[in-house]
Amino acid sequence: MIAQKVGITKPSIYYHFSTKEELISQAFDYIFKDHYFKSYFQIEEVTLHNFAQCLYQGGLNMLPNPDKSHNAVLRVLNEFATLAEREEMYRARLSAIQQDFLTGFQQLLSMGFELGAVPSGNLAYKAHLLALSIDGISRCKLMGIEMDYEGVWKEAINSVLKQDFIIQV
Amino acid sequence: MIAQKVGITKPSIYYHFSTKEELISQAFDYIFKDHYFKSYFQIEEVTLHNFAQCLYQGGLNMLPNPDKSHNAVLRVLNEFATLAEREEMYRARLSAIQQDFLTGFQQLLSMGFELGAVPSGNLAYKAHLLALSIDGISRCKLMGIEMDYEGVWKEAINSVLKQDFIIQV
Amino acid sequence: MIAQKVGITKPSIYYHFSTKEELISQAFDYIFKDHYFKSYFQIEEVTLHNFAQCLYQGGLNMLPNPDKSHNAVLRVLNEFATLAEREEMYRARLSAIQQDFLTGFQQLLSMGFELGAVPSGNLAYKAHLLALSIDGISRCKLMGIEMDYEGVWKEAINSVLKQDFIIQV
Amino acid sequence: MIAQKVGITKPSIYYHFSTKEELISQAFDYIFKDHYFKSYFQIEEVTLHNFAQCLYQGGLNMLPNPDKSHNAVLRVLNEFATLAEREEMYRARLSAIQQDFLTGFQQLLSMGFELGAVPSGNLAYKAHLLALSIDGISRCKLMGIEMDYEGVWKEAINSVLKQDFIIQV
DNA sequence: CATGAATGAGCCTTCATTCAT
DNA sequence: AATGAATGAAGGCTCATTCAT
Repeated sequence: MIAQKVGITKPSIYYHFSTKEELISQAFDYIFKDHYFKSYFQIEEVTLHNFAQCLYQGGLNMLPNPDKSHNAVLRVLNEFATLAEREEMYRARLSAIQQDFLTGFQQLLSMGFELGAVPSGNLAYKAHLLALSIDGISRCKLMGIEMDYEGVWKEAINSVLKQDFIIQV
Repeated sequence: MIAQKVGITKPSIYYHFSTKEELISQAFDYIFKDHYFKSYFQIEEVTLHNFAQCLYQGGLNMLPNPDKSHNAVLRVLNEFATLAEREEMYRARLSAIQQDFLTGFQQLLSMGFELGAVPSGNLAYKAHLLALSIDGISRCKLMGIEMDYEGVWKEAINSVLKQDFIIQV
Repeated sequence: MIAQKVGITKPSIYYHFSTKEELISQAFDYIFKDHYFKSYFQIEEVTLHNFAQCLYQGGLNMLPNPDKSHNAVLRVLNEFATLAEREEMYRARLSAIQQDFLTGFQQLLSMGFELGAVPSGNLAYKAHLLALSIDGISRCKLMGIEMDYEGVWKEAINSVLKQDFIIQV
Repeated sequence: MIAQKVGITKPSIYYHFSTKEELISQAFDYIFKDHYFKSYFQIEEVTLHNFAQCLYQGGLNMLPNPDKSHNAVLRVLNEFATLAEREEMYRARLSAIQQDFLTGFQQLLSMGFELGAVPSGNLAYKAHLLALSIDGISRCKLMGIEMDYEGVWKEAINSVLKQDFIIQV
């Protein structure tokens, strides 16, 4: 399939990649090079005023969207998640990605706490919750499971905000 | 692989299943026959007093656990999730399962609201949040991603409870 | 296929026939038991007056015909003809059948000669010609090749008759 | 079988032909590319004088002959005839071949009529008769059925000629 | 007389890879 | 940098047959 899309013959691929695994591995890197927390969440521009909005918008950026090539990223991510169960190599890489988002959310929540938008306590757990939520929502949207994606994401965000800052669903 | 595990020859399998797809399909049914909301959550025995605990325990029941055959269920679930993206047939079935859990959480939260443990409003979103959370946690545990699974689940539960009923993490 | 049609299981067939070949062989005998010259040509009732008609009608009897089970015979004959090339056993049997028709035609032509409907000479060749003709016509009709089957058969018959007895096409 | 004869492995065949059917189809074309009326019958060189001889020789050319590779053509033709009953695709192709011979004989007989070697009337039927005859003779020779092939063919030819031109058997 | 369960052999096909050019 | 030709291994499946019951 790849050879055909690229317009060369199968053996030619072996000139560029020693192995199928090698190709997949490099594809992995290429595909996920822009898939990290800070490319979705504008963390530097966050203020008390726009904190909730920043969280919300970042999540939306992560969701699959009919007209974005970014979708491929998510679909591939999904495939790798299954591969990962069987092969250590991908497990480690996916863990790293997951970890980046976890750390990102934690950092963002810390800022929220310092700004006064997030109540104290359990920041780590809250970060996990947000990470799991947006991941699950994205997965659902990708699979075409009907649901009010934005609404659920707002609910997730509200669950980590102080009462005064919650977004209206 | 299956023939080998079972200790028969490949053609023998065709005596019992007309097709590879047929086998998978029947395996699907068999494996998931006990994977539904009410087999994890003791919804009939819920009271104001044990509401949070009931939610918590139900979630724990769903998590993978080194010495339970139930693990296979989750691993297979994961495999099917990837298959599902490509084949309509599995997408529909997985959706049905997902829907069952969603409905279950919603029902349970309704009861919680009537009992006075859950604040009014957005019950549907809260149900989604819980469903996504436990799914994500389970997935992480299965993949061996390190995290305080129980703690995150408690946090998820607390996010839908009234202040007076939150569980101490 | 056979087991299913008959409404028993495959192994049951092995109670009645030791081998697939054995079954085919017996089927061969059964199917062709009424496929011999004299069951198509009313040779005993031939006269100078009806000689041509007798030949003509006999040929028609041999042709496939939408509403006769006799068609199966011809279709099977065709299949065996291919088998015959590979297996001596069927070659011999088909030869026997062919020989019967050849002898039959020869006998009939002899009678025609004695009655005065057929010119002298080359009776053996003429018999071959008729046998080949009706066989070919039948084969064509079976395969659905469009042609005026009756007309061609009349022409074949006329080619062996004295001028005065030819049938009008 | 083919892979073995050719001395390569089965998968190698798939490099050259995408499918078994594709291979058969191309083999069909290759094998029958020289199997048409005018490659056996020298129709351009026909005269009143050599008309009967031309017909005779053409038929002989079509007959199987121990030391000609042309035999394979006839054997394959036979196989396809059986296949043809089951698969439309081959039925159409064989029909085309058959039609070519029919048309060929008809054309040749027309010339014979104009030259004065063939009596008027029923040329189409006569063409059919010749086509069926040579086909049947060839089939018999292939199957090893004993008979004076040349003699029968002469008889067939004589049946379409004017009295003055018949060949001595 | 029949069946459920199984099997060795083989067929059509795909896949990852190699190698000489 | 690329290709034509090939290959071992395997996958999904059918077929003729066996055997214990």
